[in-house]
Amino acid sequence: MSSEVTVTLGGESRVVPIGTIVRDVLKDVPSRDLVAARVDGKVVDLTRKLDHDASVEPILAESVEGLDVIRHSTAHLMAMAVQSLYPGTQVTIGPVIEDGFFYDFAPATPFTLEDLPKIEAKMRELSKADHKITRTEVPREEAVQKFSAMGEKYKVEIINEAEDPISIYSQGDWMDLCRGPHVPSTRYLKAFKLTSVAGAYWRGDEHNAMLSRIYGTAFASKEALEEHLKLVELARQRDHRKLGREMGLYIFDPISPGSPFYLPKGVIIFNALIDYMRRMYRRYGFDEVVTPLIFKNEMFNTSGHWENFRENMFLSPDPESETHTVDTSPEGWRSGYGVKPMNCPGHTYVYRAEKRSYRDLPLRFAEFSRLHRAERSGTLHGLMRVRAMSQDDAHIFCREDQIEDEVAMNLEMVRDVYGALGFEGVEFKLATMPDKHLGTEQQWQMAEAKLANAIKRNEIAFEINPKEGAFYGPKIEIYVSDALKRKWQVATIQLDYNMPEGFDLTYTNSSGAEERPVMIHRAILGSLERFIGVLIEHTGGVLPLWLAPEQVRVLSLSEKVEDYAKEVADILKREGFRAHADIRNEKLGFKVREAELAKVPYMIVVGEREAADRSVSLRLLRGEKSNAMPLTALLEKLKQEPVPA
RNA sequence: GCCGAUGUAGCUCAACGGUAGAGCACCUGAUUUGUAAUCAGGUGGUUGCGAGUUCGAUUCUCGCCAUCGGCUCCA
Repeated sequence: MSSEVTVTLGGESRVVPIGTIVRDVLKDVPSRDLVAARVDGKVVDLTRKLDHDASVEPILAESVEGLDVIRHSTAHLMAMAVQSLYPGTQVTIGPVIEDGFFYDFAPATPFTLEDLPKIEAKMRELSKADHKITRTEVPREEAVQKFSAMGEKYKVEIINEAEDPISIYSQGDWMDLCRGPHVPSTRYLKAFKLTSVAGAYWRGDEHNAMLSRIYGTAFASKEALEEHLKLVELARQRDHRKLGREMGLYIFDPISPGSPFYLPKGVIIFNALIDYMRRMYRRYGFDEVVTPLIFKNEMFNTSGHWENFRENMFLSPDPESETHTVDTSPEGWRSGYGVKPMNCPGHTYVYRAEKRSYRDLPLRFAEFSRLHRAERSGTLHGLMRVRAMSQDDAHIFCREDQIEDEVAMNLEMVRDVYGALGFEGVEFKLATMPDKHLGTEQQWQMAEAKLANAIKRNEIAFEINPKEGAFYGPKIEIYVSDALKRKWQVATIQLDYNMPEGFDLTYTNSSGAEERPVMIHRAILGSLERFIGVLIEHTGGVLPLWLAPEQVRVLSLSEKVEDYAKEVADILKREGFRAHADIRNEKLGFKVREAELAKVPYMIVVGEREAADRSVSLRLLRGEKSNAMPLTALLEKLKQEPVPA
């Protein structure tokens, strides 16, 4: 064995003694920027010894990988601080997440917000102490012994399942089981902030113990941290719950938790989206239907909802029953009614309304009815997770050989709609066979392949979401993010072989035999509630003209032009625009301010000059533009504003 | 549902064991206004609901409801 290794760095090779540590071959990089290194493509500690020929690249603090290392090390620093402040607290896991990190602890009593400043102060102290961070690899038994002796039963559980080698990172008198890598010493960690506390189940399973989680974030510099905190604050300003109230779109009231009350202005957005989807439906060949809201539970038993979804359903006794009670037992479907949480089972009755031929297919039934789901109270979140919602829901009944085309067509719709509404960063996932599933593995593979092909036909990038399909079939999930970067699923396209079976749906094929259609569940906007929430946050409430609740506000300068202001508003209304005249006895600046806050896209100022020659002075939202024009020119301009589909 | 926090006027927030206060909004009056707040006066609260401790509770304790941040679940 040679006593030297060849190191390739920045395209140049050189020979160093075997066992040289990575940091020494990166001597030219300023130490405060250097947090880790990439050796043969793998991120490792700077103290890693080189034992074979390798390519080496520095990882700087500001890089994506560098930031991850810093955050991971900061999570460790926090754990060290916590265990020094609260002896007896067990550690579990502390990963890096988008924009920060968290660490889950098992403390004697859960942490509260008040603990955070104390922990932060301790972290700063430990950071200043400049504890060197060192990695050691130990045999599994030794690791188990060590952590057992410390009473760290969660760590022992992890060690027993971890892959070799088992590595331990130490800083000062504290250590943690960890894969690494980490920064060389705690003094590298100086720009951090603990942000929140939360309960979290061990391994994410609600049957397990509830741990106490602390969230935090860390950056390469204090400036970057400040910048991030500022952005978070700005995002808060765009929260749809805040904007919805300010703009008078919708409210919530404890009298019906999780169910929005749309105010007149909110309904305009709601209906504009539905109108838009109806135009799309005409183009793409969907037929709208309206089915009942309440069904005998018998139907939900057939569809599988009674077994799989009744905990999330609002149930009602049969009003004519003597007991007036709801039987929620597995056999309870034999009596009573349920409020539909989904449209699908109802649509099977529309399908069955006639004898169907292979020539009829595909049949595409769309419905905007309100759906109710008894979501657990802790999950409710503004418009993003509600108990009452409308979806741009549709169920496509088609032949096996039509699946791919149908899915591809719906994906095209997804792209049309999200493109028209200016959404970027839409993510696609293919959710595959879950452990608990109906049908054979072969059927699933075929179904998944059909979905994947349809996605590829649209040249859309997608990820696999393993085992997250519905029990009856795989699905394509489409996600967008809210202002605070939380991802929400909006659109979905799901294959279903189960429900046609359950409701015994058939069509007559070309040779006169009965065959089973396939059902595709799909929604493009998803729930209108969630979509509106996301839309408000994406736009900050500044909606395109066709969606703006109030499109034009005519601001009069004084009483003398009151009549002209009203006349202008009336003309605009007759032309089909949502226009109002603000003839209140207020100064122009005041009216402009209010129109700006209400996010009215067109502000029209009329004074005596305008009234004299029947012109208007236009101001666009955020003071973008301001100029005078004849009234007819304004109408022309308004009519040229884009309307999708 | 679980963990933590919060709940005061329509909204945003103050007070804190001793009979609740501001700004905005709303109403009235004055002002007749040129592109993000004209001035003055006034109305408005069983301090989320229900118990308990106390001479006295908005304040302390408990239960419930709702909301916020997460977990779980999901459009």
